[in-house]
Amino acid sequence: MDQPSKPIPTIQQVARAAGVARSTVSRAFTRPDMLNPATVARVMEVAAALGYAPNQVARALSTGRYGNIALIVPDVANPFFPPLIRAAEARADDAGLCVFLGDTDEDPAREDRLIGKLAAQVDGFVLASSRLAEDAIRAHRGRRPIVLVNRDVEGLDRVLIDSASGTAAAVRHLHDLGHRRIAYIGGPPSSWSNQQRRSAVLRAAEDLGVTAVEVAAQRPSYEGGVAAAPAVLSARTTAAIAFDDLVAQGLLAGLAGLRIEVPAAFSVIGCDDVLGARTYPPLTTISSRSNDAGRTAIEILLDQLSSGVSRGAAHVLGTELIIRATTASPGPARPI
Amino acid sequence: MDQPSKPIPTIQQVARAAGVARSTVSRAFTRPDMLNPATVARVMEVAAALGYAPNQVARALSTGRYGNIALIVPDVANPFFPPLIRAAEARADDAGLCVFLGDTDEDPAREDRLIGKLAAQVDGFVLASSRLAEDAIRAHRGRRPIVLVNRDVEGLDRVLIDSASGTAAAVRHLHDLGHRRIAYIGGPPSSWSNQQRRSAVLRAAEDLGVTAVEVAAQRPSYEGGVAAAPAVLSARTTAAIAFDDLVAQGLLAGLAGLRIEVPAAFSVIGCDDVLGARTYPPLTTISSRSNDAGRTAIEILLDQLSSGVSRGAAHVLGTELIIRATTASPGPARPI
DNA sequence: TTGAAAGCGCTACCAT
DNA sequence: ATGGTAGCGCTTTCAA
Repeated sequence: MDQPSKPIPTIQQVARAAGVARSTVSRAFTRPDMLNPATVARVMEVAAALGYAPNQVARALSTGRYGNIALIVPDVANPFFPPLIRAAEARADDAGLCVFLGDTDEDPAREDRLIGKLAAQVDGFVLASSRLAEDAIRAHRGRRPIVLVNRDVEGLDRVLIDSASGTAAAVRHLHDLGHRRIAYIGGPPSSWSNQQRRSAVLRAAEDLGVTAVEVAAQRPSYEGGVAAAPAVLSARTTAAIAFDDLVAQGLLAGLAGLRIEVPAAFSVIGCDDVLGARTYPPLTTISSRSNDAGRTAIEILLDQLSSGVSRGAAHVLGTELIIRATTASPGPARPI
Repeated sequence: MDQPSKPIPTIQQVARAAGVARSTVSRAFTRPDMLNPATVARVMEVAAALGYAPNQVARALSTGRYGNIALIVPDVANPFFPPLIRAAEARADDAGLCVFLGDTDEDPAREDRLIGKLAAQVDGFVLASSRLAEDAIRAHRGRRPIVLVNRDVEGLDRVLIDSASGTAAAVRHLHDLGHRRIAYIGGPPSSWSNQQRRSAVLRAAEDLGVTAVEVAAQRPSYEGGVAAAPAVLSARTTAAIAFDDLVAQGLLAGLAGLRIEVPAAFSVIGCDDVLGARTYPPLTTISSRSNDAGRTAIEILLDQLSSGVSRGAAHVLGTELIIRATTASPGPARPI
């Protein structure tokens, strides 16, 4: 089985065969309105006969417009990103753009290298949850249009998921159910999202007169959630809001392992809605619609690309509480 | 906020800054062995300082090689794919290649269009679980090297995940635990994977003298799994092997809803290992290491690219049983 | 070991 | 309305 190998015709051959200049062939493809219709027709005919199609690479080199964009994420396998990637890809595709995907493996150096490598063949970047230092981001911004997702850098275009609104609703939901002592299981202290969620829980709790205690998950992972179960219980809380769905899922498992029934004996709320209704019981969670974030980021980038101007604005997306089956009124007090 | 203006450094600037010719810079990146090590070092240093990376587009125009490949999947959000994508991306990146990602949304027409659009700027394709008709695949194969994943087209390079081995091990595991009547919860009848798994279960069961009954999941999804729970019980089986982890997870939930304890009263085995240990109880499953498939596909493509020849061979990847906590000896018989 | 220069295929500016 | 031509950034002979 050998490799494919039919020779590809160039603009030159079409020009020769049609008896015109290369520039005329070029125009027939890019600005037909500038040409005599008869000429266009003849050129196109010859081109078709020869099986000619403009070489995108040569065109890109000449125009500096690539028809490509790059989407960079820290970890494709983190369930937060696939919906975002999918939506971004779909939107970009609609606009006729091809998308490069970069996985930085959570490593800033790798992210930096990736961006540098891609910079010469894309019209712009979407950086999701970038781990880069702010000045590194700004430096790249000096070369190519960039839209950030979940990263708040002043003066850059960015789409931010405002978990505060959904989080407040979650606390209210718990309060309405009768909970008066709840836990927040935190994520990475340096994470923008975590800071947001944490302070939103604290504030809402205070407003409603419920006590909020903070429990740190060793790591923002399933395992971290499992490990948080005893702490949450010994803090005598009756409900917990977790940094994200993975932590919540772990907490569910940890609780089950301790023979605590959810939601009868304890209520759990996740964040991000990446699990759908696939936990048991189906997880009540704060949806952050990462797909919307992906689509929106592309739209902002498209706008930036066509207008040639960056608004440098924060585009914030609301969140909402999705009530499923891990929340209920607190059961009778139980011994520690 | 205006558009970026700082230019991307070219080979020329690096040459000037390093006090050498452009060709020397070029060689420092492509054939460092041809140069004085000291020169290479200096050039690389300057390049790094300037943030220079070779322009793939210009390089492509000159060499005819793009330094890009495309990875096409039916649905980024299907948990089977992210690990595959991640591994493929990592391997390609190691080889210095950039990767385009295409999501076909399970639509053959879209897949076809995507491939056509990308063909002009990639050296080759990896098509994962392609939904294209065989002749469409062959047609594209005529233009660009292609490696298939989970699609068995004679004469093309392909990596196939052989679930048969792991499935047989699963049946044996169940048999050893004392199960004598098990269920297979099927997936899409037209799916190559499902056919494989189904027949493997049936064959292994027959060999071991266990009765296997087939239960169709309405859909190969979490919901399908939930819905299969009553059927599995009324068939008086004591264990089930599900088409994939999602179905298994659904079954777990369905069983829990019916107050059947897993694994005490019923054993469940999934397939693909996309959930890790994140179910409760942690799911025993047949690992299909989709990440290996992704990495392997890239390696085959790289080989094809460098040798200029396609072996047209099937590369089959074994699977193995990962025993976690959803399997145990059957409990006492229970009334329906 | 390094430099100079000719393209790769196309676009866009300047002429005509 | 059309032709001529100078690059776009890089690789790759050919010389030195």
